[in-house]
Amino acid sequence: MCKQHNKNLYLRPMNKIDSFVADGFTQYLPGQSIDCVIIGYNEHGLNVLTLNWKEFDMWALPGGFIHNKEDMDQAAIRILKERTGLELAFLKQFYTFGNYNRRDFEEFLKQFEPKELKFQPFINWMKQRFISTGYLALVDMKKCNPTPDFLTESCDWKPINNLPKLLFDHQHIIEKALEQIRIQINYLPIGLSLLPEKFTMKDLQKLYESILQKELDRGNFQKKILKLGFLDRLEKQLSGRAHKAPYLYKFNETKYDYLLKKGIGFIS
Amino acid sequence: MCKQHNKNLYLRPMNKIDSFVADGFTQYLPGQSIDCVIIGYNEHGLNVLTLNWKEFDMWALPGGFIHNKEDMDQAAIRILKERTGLELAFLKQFYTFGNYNRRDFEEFLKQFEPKELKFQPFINWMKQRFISTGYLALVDMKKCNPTPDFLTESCDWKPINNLPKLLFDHQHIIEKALEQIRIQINYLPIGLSLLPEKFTMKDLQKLYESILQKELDRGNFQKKILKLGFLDRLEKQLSGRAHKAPYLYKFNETKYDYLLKKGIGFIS
DNA sequence: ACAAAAGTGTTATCCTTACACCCATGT
DNA sequence: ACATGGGTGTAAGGATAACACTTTTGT
Repeated sequence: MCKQHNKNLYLRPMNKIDSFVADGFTQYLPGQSIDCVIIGYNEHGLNVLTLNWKEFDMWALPGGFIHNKEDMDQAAIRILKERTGLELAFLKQFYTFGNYNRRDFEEFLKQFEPKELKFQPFINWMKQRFISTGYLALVDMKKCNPTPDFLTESCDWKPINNLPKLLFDHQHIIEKALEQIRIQINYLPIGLSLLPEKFTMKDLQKLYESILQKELDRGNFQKKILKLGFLDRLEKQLSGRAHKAPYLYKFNETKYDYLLKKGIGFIS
Repeated sequence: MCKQHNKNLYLRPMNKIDSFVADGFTQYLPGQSIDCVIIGYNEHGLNVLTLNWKEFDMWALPGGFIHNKEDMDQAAIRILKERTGLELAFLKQFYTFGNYNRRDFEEFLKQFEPKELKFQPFINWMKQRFISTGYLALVDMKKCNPTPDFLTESCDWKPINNLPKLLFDHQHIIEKALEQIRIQINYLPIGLSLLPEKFTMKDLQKLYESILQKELDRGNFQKKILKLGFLDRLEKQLSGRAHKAPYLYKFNETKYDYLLKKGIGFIS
């Protein structure tokens, strides 16, 4: 899952950082950043994609800046692509974080110093005030190819219930994103992006339970979901397990897209 | 309702524009703006507060910029205060507009030119790319004191179903705001901010009908709302009309605030 | 045969909807 | 008295929640 790159910032080929320091940030809108809460789901629950700045012993959300002539949504799509390889996913802006003190630089700089002079322009860029727009992405972990950016050395999934200490206000950003999911799950058929193409009703139920953080009744869940009609029932799974084989389902994209637009009201 | 100010930008006392041009915009974050969709409700339905740049024959949403050391939310509160006099209201960020081409400057500049040289720095400030965060405010029109800013000459309520042509993407911003209200009304007890302290059940029903753009059943609405329990019934109104006097109600702030946080699920 | 988990059914309760009915009031 | 609109009631239908029953399958 995790790609280990060069172990130390100062031993690492510096061309990318150098070029960012030299002129990269003249290509970006100043003071405006994007943070992506990329959420994946596996048998242990929900996970968030995080980046590790090992030099500073810090984990951070994947983020980036907006090119001068780039739509903000486009920038988010680009960042998602760069970190995961995915071009298609549920991706949605959810909140913009604009508090003056949202980035606590004391701790950050403590770990950065003493450093080479050449980093000064980069530090200055980083030290400016940023207003950051949060994007929520729901992805299929199995289709992801987590890739660190030029500042970080690893890119890893972290279980949402056991997150490491995060940079700045990133913990808060994740909480706000989860809040959004829990609201949206009540009127949008979230799920297609987080599950593989074929899945069982139990898979979907576990996903909903992960999101809502509570247990749901098996029989009632099945009836409720099927009545909404955005699932197509497929052949039975050859389960090879000591019980009745469950049906497989897939999303009926026509109906699913329709409900994505129209919204639904369900799941108490 | 409308305050007529000086009729022409060029005859108007220039000190405020001059000082903005001179150094005002060094106090603000570049490229970041706020647009407020301020919504009021009266017997004719929902209204939006708009500003008129008469020189350009354009209407615009109240907006502004963010001071260098000011929280974004604080800036929105300040703008709301400046345009309406209100300090307390339902005020909530709802979306950030970041498309590269969201502001069509051709039309804007066409109307601005030919102009005096002194405006050039201001035009340059305005011509930069802005990413704008939209805030939704729900207010009691009767408590508002609409006041134009230093660039505009009047500040007026416009009925939401009959808006004039608006600047840039402001029409789109309003539509997005309305979409938000219609979603939020399903899980938040919206209403306190839009109505006077005391009101009848019919007033509240008409408000919901304005927002949802459909008629609701009188009896069922009453039962549903009362069961939620955020209203206190007061004495009967001396109606002086040819029918039974209706009760007056007011919001029970304790219960209302609780439901604002917790959310509700209702109104189909 | 049995355990385990899937699929489906049953029931009591609650909520929603669409009305109907009665009440208070000014003309 | 009657038209108007307020307050409340009712009955049918639908949704929900809790749980039970049956089916399939590997051990």
